[in-house]
Amino acid sequence: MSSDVTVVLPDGSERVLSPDATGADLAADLGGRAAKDALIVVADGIQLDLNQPLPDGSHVSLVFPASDAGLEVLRHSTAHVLAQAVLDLYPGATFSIGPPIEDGFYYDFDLPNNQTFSDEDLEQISSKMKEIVNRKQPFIRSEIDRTEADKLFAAHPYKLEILDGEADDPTSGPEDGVITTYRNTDDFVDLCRGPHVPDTGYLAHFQLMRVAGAYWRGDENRQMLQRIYGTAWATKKDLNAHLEQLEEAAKRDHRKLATELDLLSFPSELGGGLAVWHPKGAIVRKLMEDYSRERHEEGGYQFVYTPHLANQRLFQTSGHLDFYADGMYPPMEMDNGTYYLKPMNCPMHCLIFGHGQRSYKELPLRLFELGTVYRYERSGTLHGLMRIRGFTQDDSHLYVAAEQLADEIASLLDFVLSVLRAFGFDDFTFHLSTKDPEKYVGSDEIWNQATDALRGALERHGLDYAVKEADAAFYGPKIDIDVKDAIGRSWQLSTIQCDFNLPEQFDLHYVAADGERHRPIMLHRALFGSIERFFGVMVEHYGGAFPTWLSPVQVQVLGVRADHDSFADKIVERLISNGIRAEMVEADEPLGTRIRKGKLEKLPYILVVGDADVEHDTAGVNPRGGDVERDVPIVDFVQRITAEIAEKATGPNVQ
RNA sequence: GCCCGAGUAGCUCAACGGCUAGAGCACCGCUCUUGUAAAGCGGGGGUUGUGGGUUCGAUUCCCACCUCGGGCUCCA
Repeated sequence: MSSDVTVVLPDGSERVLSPDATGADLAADLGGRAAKDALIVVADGIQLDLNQPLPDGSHVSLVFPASDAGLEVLRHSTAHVLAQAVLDLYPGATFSIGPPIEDGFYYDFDLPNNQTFSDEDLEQISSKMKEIVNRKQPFIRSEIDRTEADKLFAAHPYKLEILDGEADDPTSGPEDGVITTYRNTDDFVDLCRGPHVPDTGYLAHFQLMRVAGAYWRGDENRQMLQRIYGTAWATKKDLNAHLEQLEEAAKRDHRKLATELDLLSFPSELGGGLAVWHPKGAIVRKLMEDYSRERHEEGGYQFVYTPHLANQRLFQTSGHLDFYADGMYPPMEMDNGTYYLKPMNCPMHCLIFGHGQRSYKELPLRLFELGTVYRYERSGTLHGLMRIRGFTQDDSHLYVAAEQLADEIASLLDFVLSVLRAFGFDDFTFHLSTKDPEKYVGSDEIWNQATDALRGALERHGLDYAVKEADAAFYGPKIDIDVKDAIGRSWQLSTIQCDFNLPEQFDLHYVAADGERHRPIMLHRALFGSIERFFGVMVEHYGGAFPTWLSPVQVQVLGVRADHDSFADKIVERLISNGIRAEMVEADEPLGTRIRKGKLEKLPYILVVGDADVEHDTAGVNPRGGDVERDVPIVDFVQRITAEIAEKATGPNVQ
């Protein structure tokens, strides 16, 4: 006879349960919300289904839908329902893997006769899933042996590959040699580690999102499977909030806004991944670049210019041709050699450092260039400004003596964050990428020194960071900086990378105080990363409503009637003479219409002038996202907007 | 590059294989003269992405290419 089971709850209290008690028994015993909503139970750190027995003496906690772990279970279980629906609706279909992912889940299928899913199919599959949910089918776990598994999945070759360990799937592959399955009906069983929700009735709040192709085992040489993505949440409210967030993101899409606000375009005549900047986009870009130059000048950088083309010998020396030839535009044969468009500015900056004798007194030597580079991105990877074939890096290369490394990185970090803040980004995430023991150049000593310098800089600034082990490039460790935008999305922008390789390849050296030649360490630093991409991120961050200092047009002045136009014109002249980008809109349409058009252009200020304003030299001020103020003296307005522009206020993010 | 989907006026979208390819916004002209998010009338604007094919007839069906979108792979 087995005896009672004692478990320890998260608050430290003990609970005595009947023999062979399960998580469900515990939940029932606790009652209330626990009995109703618990999805799984964690016992001594191991996730268990609610119907699995609890080990005696274990520390247990119930997992609810609102938690990260709960959502993961919910999404994983919903993926099973998707698989059941597809296998039911498409005879001969087979399935491979279906894990939970951020915000949802997917499942990969292989349909007979190269069939594919359409959007209409998604609706049908979704209805079938809802039927399954309504049936409240239990998830029944079994441990089986390989013979049985072979029989069970005889028609499903991808599952057999997972069983063989050829395909590594952490959600379904055998763990410690134990093969587990989850069965929902006589017909549907999936290879899976679990755990799962008690029954499909827990899975009400999901939506299938899209179909996509995906290579089996992520290998582009293997079969292309049909993937269905879905999202799933604990409540209807959460699901709707997520869908609204997606709508909000779509509204801010820089490709859409760039067209609507006439910022730039991607003419197909140019070819994929190449943009032309229209006047309104170009002025914003110019302001960004001007500000960047100003800050670099203050920061002790020296400006350089280098050409777009170089002899292939340069890229052989730098190693780019060996490692990245696939990403470079094809060579051009010239009468005196073979030339390439440059994919990077660093080799040319190394030539500048290497020209003549360098003294330790010149270090740190900071070179800066807005350098345009060209990379042959594969056609399917292009994405607006975010992934583009021709772009400009705000690229700097710093040459330092080893003993200067720590201080230089620390001040570099200050510099980068300060510039990012000026553009309205103040929520950062940092990643420190360390040596890949399989792939690196340079001594352990120098790697440690550089990694310590990077880590020290982060810690000196009191910044939280995550370490990405073995994620560094072969030439040195790095810090990557992500920013969060106004709707909480992360974008990787800046990077600070140590490089022990290029100084070697280019045989760079300086003469130190001891009279000996020493090798400098090189730092690569991109702040915006790519001007194009940073601009795209800014458009999405502000939803096209640029802060006043960056707005293509800062003020429009509207007369109430046509006979106020000349007064409006005079105000515009006064604004322009104060360095403000202003324009007059003639009164050939009703005032409301003209205001509406200005609002759609997301202008920071619209001024309206009528009889009283002509008399008193005032204007009605209609600010973006604020209330209309009447009878504001023009001098006051000029002073106010001038101050706002001067301090580069990013202000509330108003739409 | 691979899978799926889409390309019609500057933009957003209509048009069973069949009459001169339509509408709103935008643009141009005229009228209206307006106090804070859409006044009225008229006009111009298209080789339906490009090239082939099927057909009496193609925006519509088929093929190739180009560009775009969603993914996969890749991203110095």
